[in-house]
Amino acid sequence: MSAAESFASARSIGHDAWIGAARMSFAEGKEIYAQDEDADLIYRVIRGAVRTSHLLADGRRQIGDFYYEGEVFGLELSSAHRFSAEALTSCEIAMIRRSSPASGRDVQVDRLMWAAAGSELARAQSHMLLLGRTTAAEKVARFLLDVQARCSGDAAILPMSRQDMADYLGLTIETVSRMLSRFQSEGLIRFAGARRFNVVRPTSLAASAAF
Amino acid sequence: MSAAESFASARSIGHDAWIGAARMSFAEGKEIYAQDEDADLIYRVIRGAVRTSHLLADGRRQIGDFYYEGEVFGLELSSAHRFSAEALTSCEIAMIRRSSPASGRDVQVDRLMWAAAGSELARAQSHMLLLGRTTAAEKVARFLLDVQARCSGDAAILPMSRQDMADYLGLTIETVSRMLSRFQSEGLIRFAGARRFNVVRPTSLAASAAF
DNA sequence: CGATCGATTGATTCCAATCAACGTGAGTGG
DNA sequence: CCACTCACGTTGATTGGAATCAATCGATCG
Repeated sequence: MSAAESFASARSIGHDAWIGAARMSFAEGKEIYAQDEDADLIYRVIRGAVRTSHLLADGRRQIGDFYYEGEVFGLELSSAHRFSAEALTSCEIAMIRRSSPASGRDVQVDRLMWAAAGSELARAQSHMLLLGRTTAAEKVARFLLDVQARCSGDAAILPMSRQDMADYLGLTIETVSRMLSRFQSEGLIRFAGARRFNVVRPTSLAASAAF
Repeated sequence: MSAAESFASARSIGHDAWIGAARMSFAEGKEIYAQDEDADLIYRVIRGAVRTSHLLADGRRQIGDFYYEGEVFGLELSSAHRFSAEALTSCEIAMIRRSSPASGRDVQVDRLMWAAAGSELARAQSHMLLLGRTTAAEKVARFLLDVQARCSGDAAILPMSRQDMADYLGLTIETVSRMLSRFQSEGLIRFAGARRFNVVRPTSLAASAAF
């Protein structure tokens, strides 16, 4: 199963469980849940975008993932969150209480949790492959393709800062910026402002991603 | 939940489900299941050690994880395996068929699968943090501490080759070797052969791991 | 005893981090 | 409206650490 398929299933399976779920709005930058906080809710992005991140003792930060409209996050299958979640943009979040695993009480929620768990695992595995053994150019190219694949409009939007991208990819902001400039100068992509871009030559960009 | 706790729960929860499960032996280097193969079994290491790996189109390889006695692997919550599994040493593996998710049919197996899923997710997230934002020294130090924590005897054993370690950490064999030599020359560890070591100064080694 | 594979060590290169400066755009207040 | 600020982003110069290229060592096996 590709990451994209996994996201799709997380969107569709157990959809009914979200009907009538509690909703909350978060302003840009606000924390949705904290690292080490109890994890007894699961969340779904109704509108906006979310990042999960893990802060190390020395101040370094690893971004877990980015979540867009319709995607489910916050399921970590352990008692406490290893990552915190913050609103990248102003956003609206639905949340439901997770039933105890495999209790069989609420089949709807159980199915949702399995789909979410599968999605999370697929994401983490893809992310591992990305972080593990690639050059900066490959990382950035793959990231751009991923973002573009999940954007519906004619232009892809980057709801996150360069620092977020860097922390996601295990690079510095300078390197991310250089790669973006390089791809643009090579005519692979075109930016309209810092957070809005089009992929001009998808095949060449995919070749840079080299998977 | 730490990675260690997660491993522990994977060992204990749903233990009964493994009683009477089918068993197979694999010689060193043999494949247990292949990348892209259907994933309808889950596995448990009875004796020996296993690695999971993902081969990229250009021949690069990412090691998913290493599994020791009592640990469960092969659960990926998708229809096909994204990683293959190989026997690191001669080993004995128990395997059971996974019930369809949250079917409620076999509570024992369901519970086991939840525990395994949680364990896998925790592993993947830890691995992400390791790969993402650390120096070669930090990676190797942390790896040694992880291995030692899971070894019962007085000396820790490395069932995998330097190449396996390198592919796990996203480094080259030369760099791994250099770090090991450095730690030994600094008196943090002592090797007895290439695959057997003791941690002499755990605190200093943990300081090198810097988490 | 070679032969062979895995591991170590050394020399050099190269890519990304770091250090530093500059640009840009949104918001603020005079 | 414009000057100012401030955060974010880009670009440039230099450094440093890991990869690469290359040679040697060591252990296991026929």
